[in-house]
Amino acid sequence: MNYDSYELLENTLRLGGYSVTKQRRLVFELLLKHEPQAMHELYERSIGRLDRASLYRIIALFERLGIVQKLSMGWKYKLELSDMFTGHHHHITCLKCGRVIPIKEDLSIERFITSIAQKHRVSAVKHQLEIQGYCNSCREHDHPLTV
Amino acid sequence: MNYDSYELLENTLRLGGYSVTKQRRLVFELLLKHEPQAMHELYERSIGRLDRASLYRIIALFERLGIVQKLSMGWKYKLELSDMFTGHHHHITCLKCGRVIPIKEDLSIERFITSIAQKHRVSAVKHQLEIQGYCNSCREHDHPLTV
DNA sequence: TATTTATTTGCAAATTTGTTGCAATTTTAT
DNA sequence: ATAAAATTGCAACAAATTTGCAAATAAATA
Repeated sequence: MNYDSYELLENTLRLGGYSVTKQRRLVFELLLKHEPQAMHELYERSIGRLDRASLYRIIALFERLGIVQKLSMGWKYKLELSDMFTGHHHHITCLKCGRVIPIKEDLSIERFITSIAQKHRVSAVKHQLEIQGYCNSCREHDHPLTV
Repeated sequence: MNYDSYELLENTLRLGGYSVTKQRRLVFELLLKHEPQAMHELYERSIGRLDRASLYRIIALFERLGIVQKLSMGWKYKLELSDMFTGHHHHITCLKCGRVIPIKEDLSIERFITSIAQKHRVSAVKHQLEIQGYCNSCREHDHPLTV
């Protein structure tokens, strides 16, 4: 489906000195298809084709190589392809249905990050803004918008 | 040490219909003393004075009552007293030493959140910005500032 | 392409993290 | 001080994550 992504995956693996295996391709495919998902979702989707231990090892490797990033959702986390594949973005999570809405408009955030990092004499490597609330359709049911 | 905080704790518990026990006071004290810490750190600090199951129950209660908030640090989480005690703030985490620096200057962030929420027709309940990088002293050693 | 070498996988067992039921203890209300 | 209600500790359980190692697969070489 997405030639460029697969090429990027394979090059990244090879450059790091790792092999391209069918299990690694599978995990990548699942991430490409379903975007932010929990470890157990990823595991369920791969059942029969991949062992749990290997899944954890592959995710750890992908993380080290910057192929995957862990997205904190409250105190749990989900996995998604890194900015390398998707472009940098932030997220809004619906507290009711769990839907994750990606947000791209981060111009002012970037400025904010830069100035904060400077002020605290920190070299910022990455940042992530997480907003939690109720999405349009969930709000209509139980949480009539009062603001 | 901090009379007001303890009073606030006790009132919050009582108002919710819960008792003030020495275990709950202990957990609160530890949170007051060491700020953002992982569950296992909290547990280790309380060993001999508190059972693991009770610790989890107390944290769950504190969370329900808004006394404590879970702070996602990458894909793990740490616990800290809620905004009710500390005021709303964000964090910078050092990728080397793990130090957590609280940041308070969130004027532009708040504006950003509001406009984003409006655009996506989401009612935002809470938000958290997490910056990861290298703090001043860690950077000086291994990561000379190039920017 | 066949073979050798190096890497990766699956499996089983271990560890770590979080949860639950219930009797004993502590707190609160009387 | 006592009774009633809430909370704790304990032990067992369940879920999430990690590890060692032999078997299988991918990469390198001939």
